[in-house]
Amino acid sequence: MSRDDVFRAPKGVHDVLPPESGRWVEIVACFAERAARYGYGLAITPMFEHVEVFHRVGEHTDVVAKEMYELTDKGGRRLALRPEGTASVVRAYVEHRPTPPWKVWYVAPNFRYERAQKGRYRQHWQLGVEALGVDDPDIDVEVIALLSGFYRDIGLSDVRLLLNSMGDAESRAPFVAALRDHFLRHGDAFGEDFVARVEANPMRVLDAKVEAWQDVIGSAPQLPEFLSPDATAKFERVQAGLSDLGIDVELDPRLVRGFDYYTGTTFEFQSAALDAAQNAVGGGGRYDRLAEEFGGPPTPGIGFGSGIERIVLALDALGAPSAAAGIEVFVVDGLGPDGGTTVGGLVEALRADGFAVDRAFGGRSVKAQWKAADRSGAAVAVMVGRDELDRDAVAVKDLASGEQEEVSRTALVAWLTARRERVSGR
RNA sequence: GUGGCCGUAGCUCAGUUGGCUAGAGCGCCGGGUUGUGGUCCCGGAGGUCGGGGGUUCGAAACCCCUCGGUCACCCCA
Repeated sequence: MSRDDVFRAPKGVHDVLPPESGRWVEIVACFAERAARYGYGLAITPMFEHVEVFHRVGEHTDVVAKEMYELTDKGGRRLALRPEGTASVVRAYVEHRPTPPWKVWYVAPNFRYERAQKGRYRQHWQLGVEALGVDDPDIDVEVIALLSGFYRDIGLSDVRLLLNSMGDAESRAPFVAALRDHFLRHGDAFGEDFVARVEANPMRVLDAKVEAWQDVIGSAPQLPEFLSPDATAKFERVQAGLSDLGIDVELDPRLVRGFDYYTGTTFEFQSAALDAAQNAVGGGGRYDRLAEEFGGPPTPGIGFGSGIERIVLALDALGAPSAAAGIEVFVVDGLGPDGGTTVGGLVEALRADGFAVDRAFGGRSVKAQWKAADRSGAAVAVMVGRDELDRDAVAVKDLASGEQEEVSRTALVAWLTARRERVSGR
């Protein structure tokens, strides 16, 4: 199997191939359709940017500080593979200055150099949206509703939504100060790792899993107590909007998420079908200062990213059926080498008429072709044989029931169409 | 980056305290059916036992290194 002289994918990355990729097609198509219905256009941004773009997203986050794939190109430019989706989109916004509101969606790979395990890879794909230029809680609700409905549509039934507000700049500064003070006062026995995290960003400690820290974390100041009247009002408006839409929410004052740029609303969807260590299937929040930090005009923004690999894992764990698009018709060549292009012509004609059609290649025996027809998953086999050809007809066989009949060549499309409608009508 | 577990045909695995040409099921290919699959029968292909080094008369098995997977931590989708 894995011999040394065979090329293999690098550590931590993987191929997505049929039939599994059928689920990916379904997921992306569902998301694209939904995003369009909400008025979001597709944004395709480069897979790499100047490293500074990502550094601005958060010097102190692990994703940027130690997990980035950095490279220098032949022109001496310092570049980095995109570790997350928002930075590139915001960079595109400040570069092109579209008229706000600017609502875009994307499907794109992210790259992070980290130890791989199930549900966590060095390249992973995210679906996401970003909405820039709107400072209105109603768009927070819209963005969350878009994602929530997407999970519902693709059958991810067991997700729960965690919601928090990181507050605006005015309310965040005193909170961070109070938090740092609290942790340094009560956690001095926890060692340098603890202290380093507190000093880099005390909020990073809030969602830590270290058992010994939990008491001190539990008694820490809570962000909602520090929210300004304006931030509180917006947060309440978001909750009311979600409630009106029937979207259940769990408030989680410790939800801080991985990036430093968040302000105001933050949220995360977790799936009970996934192991606790990687149970987040999607998350995001508001980032009202980011465009400005990128050199653009002050522009509020909100968005989310959702990991396709984790969506797939969760759907698999739930046993959700995958609607992998298969073949409808398999054409068996009963003419052999004397048949010329007859069979190829029929296959192309059926495809032109909108049927999903496959055939065997390489002059295989008729028996082998029937076997291939069976394995293809096609509902119907069409055989082009010498006897039928003399009558300008073909043999059609229902592969499930085994019933076979002869149909004239001119009536074949009508026969297949009628059968398809009969089946889908049930 | 730290630690635990794992690595035998395409897949799932067996291989008794180190000892014959390394096996099974499924899958694949061919035949039984000079033009009919899914059942059945017969046959075949496919493995330097992840790779390298060491111990030994002898290693799939024991030791070291390495690559990969997996799980936990860190962190995150």
